[in-house]
Amino acid sequence: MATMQDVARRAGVSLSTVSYALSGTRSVSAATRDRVAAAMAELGYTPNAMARGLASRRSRVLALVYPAAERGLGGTVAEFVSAAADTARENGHHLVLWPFRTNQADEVRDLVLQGMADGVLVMEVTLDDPRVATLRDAGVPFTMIGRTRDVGGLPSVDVDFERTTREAVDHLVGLGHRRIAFLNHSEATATEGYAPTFRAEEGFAAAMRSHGLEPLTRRVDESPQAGREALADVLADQPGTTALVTMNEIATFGVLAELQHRGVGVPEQMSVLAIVTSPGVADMSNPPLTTMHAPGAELGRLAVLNLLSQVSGEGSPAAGALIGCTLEPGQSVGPARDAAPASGAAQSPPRP
Amino acid sequence: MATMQDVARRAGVSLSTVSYALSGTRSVSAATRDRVAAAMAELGYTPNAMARGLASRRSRVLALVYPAAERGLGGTVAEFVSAAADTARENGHHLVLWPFRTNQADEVRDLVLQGMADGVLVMEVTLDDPRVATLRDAGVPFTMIGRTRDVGGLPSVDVDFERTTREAVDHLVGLGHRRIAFLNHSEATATEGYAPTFRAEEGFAAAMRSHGLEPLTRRVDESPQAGREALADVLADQPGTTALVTMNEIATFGVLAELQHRGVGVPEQMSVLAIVTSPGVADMSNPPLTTMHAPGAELGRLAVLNLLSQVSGEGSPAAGALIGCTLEPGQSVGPARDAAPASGAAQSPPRP
DNA sequence: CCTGTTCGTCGAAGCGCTTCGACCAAGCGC
DNA sequence: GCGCTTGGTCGAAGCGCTTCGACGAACAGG
Repeated sequence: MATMQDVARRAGVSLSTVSYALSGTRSVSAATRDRVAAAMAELGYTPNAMARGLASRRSRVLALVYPAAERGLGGTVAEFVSAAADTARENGHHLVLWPFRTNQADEVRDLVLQGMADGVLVMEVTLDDPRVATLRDAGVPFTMIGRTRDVGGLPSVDVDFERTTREAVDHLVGLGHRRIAFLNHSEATATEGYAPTFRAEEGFAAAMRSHGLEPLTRRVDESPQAGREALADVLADQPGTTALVTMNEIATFGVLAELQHRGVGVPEQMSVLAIVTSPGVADMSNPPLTTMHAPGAELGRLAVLNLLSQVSGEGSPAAGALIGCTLEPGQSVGPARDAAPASGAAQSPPRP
Repeated sequence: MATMQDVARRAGVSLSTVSYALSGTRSVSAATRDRVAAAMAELGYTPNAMARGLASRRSRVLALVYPAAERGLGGTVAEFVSAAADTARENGHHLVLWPFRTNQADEVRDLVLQGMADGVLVMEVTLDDPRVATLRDAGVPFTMIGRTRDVGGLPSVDVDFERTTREAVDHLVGLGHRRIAFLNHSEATATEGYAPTFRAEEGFAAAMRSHGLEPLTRRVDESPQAGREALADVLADQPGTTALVTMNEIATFGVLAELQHRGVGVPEQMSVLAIVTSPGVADMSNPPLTTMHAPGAELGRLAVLNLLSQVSGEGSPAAGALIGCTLEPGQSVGPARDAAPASGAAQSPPRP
């Protein structure tokens, strides 16, 4: 393996000049730069990351801590990871995933203190995430994906659940729907303090009340079967329901199957709006779902930029960012079945 | 940040003694070892990974290359990752995920050459995977998860599709089924050279023929809707079908929904055996699926051990390992509906 | 023509660790 | 009591890079 010293000899310059030519830290004449580049190419030089890291005290690695073993890695996370990796690369860094469980915060901290990464992105943050305290106390640079109960100025990026649920409700109310049910994540996610479950539930309730409507929410297990049962349950409780907001992809499949089974037309008799969805979900059902797509890519980009600004020690940390979901029209949402047909089909305003 | 030199001073020994006490490379008296340990604790010493890596020319990092952006990270992969991470840790290494796309082989190679990892696990290997050639030519230690078309002695671990499909067919035939259809992964996976699609298809066909039966296979898109259509298609083609082998989890949900929709009892009138499944899938349907669970954890363990044996330069590389899936009884498989009830319900042999 | 800058380059001092050879004091057999 | 091994320790030489101070040359202004 060729070293920088070899390159220097071959190019007839000093070691440090090669270093400057490579990093651009100091100006180097064009002629010298070319000779160095040629020498590097001829020798097949590859810089040594460890040596660079040791000398500069920066690994140029950002770690994404993700409990892959506990949750899988769904489409939204994939988008996030992809965008984060690209953004890191554009800024001269590498994004790596550390598959640690939520209770392995100490190991994450130690790895950063050992210099294996310059900072971490913490995914799937729960309301009372123990990892956050550990990292904060150790002085490890980090950015949360999601938010603890009390964000307290800590750097974070997250889906704007309040806004997303409000827009979902507004959209449906705008189509004349009055009885709208929300099918949330499972009770189990709530038990473990999974924040989106709570934020979306509160957001939905607030949005409904702001229209003078009564929110109906069900927490549903992540399975098609549970979705079917949840639908049955909702219809038993509130037969007049004309629209569903769902934040549970797998259960949504079950809901659609059960609706079809019961001969309830979508969207003629029941609108289904899936929020915070992964890409590609819309087309996995018939009719294609109307969705509000989670901003995975944008969150990934922002999270990395936020972390980099901390790591480089420059600029303001930009404490927190909230991104809403974007509505993507499908064919599962339509006007309420009892909406006045005269007042314009798809855009009928809510009736007072 | 305390250095090893600080520890040495505090313990009243030399730098090298601290190093030996830490690594165990040379023997150190118990008394000295205790003093060193005490000094490290008092100073809150954390070794510097970069310095260690530079001096030893080993990063103690194993990279798992996974195209997270293209595929998600399902349950099987999660099991794999979890076991691989644990095995790596048990052997003094760290497992990290590199979210590179399949066409980024050069970057993977470069990172290893730069010393960011000692070796790589390549997941989702396709029949003609370009990454394999790149890594082989660069002399980078790697182990494939999956197999290229021609393994050629390269280190790999994989699901034994031939054995799994044979056992699946044997099991069903043993229950009296004669007309068995196989619902495979999608045509799209085949187009991109996804090896399991081919190996399972061939294995199923061979197993059927060995019983003198005609294989019926359908490639099905990964969606519930596609599953429903595939079932309809199979029943139209071969109305006497009494059992399905599926290797497509999402489609399987659709199949079950459609069976229920048509009033076809599972398993009374149709057995469904899902193979190469993720954990937890069985319980996501009603009745719980009978499955053959993919050996994710075992593959993860073996893959890491294989890679470590290459990296440490010791022991034989143990070229390849194939692991079958284990049958996990559920309630979706039963005797064929036209099997002679007299000859013993569940264990009736195939009729000639 | 002299001083003050700026540009490009160099040498050397680390970064924090591993590892090799050497050394010393015991402990051993004979 | 001799040389020999052995266990425990030390000093020093790197590992391959970044970065700082210094220095000569080219060039500007006065």
